[in-house]
Amino acid sequence: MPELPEVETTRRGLLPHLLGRRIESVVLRRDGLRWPFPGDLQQVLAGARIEDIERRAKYLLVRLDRPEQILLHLGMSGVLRTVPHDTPVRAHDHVDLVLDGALRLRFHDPRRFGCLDLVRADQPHPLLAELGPEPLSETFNGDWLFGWSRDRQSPVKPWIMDQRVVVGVGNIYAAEALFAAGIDPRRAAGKISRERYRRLATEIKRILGAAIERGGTTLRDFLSPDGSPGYFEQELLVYGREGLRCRSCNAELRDERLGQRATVWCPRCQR
DNA sequence: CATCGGACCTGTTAGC
DNA sequence: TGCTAACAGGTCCGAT
Repeated sequence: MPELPEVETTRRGLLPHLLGRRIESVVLRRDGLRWPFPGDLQQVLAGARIEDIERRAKYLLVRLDRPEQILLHLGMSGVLRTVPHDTPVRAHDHVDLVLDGALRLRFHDPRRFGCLDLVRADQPHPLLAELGPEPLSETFNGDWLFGWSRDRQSPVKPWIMDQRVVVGVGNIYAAEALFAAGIDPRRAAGKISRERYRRLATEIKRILGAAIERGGTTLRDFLSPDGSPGYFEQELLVYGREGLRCRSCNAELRDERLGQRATVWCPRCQR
């Protein structure tokens, strides 16, 4: 479910409920998700006050009034919601941060590709070390893509999904941005002109920005923390539309697996 | 070093 | 209707 807009939607939804709250205790219903939880998680978090929630790539960073920060990733199926304390526990509700006041933060993740770890501000976390620029920042632009792509043989779609190139562009938005920019997803990254990369960077920013404004893409069960769905799905032009016709030129869309991911594009609009 | 395939998991859906 | 196989928003890791 979560690409960058979904993670940002989650961050914004949680912020007003968590800011200034104190974590009274932590309920762990298993040993870990993708990786084991840190052994001292409960001791470190008990009594901590939440000072901010930041996002880096698809990671959420919960800042506390102590050296450690909470690092969260939603993986493919993670959902973070605030719920009243007496809310019944459902399957795959793996972690609760029990807050003062009426709510607790509940981490639900059926596929368990998510993670929850502790980060010290003074010790850069390995998961964050190699991340590329934020797509909505000034550092990320067509010149950056052009510069990094020279000599890259990889098809452009998997290449822009590499988090070292730019963070936060997953399978859905990669397909949509390439359609919007008129670029064939199979084209070698190193053979795309500076002009076309400028267009691609612009479209990535526009599409991610629009998706955030609408509260993310609703696929299957994505819900923002207040339980409301996102509204971007109806605006997808190629993702999930295999077998249908292009909304722009009416040509039949093509689909193929590229780098093990479903890929849909318009053979007429994308070259 | 760049690139690819496999791995981690469960739930849903398509196909027989 | 029931069973099975394929596939799903991500990304790390080891082999090539």
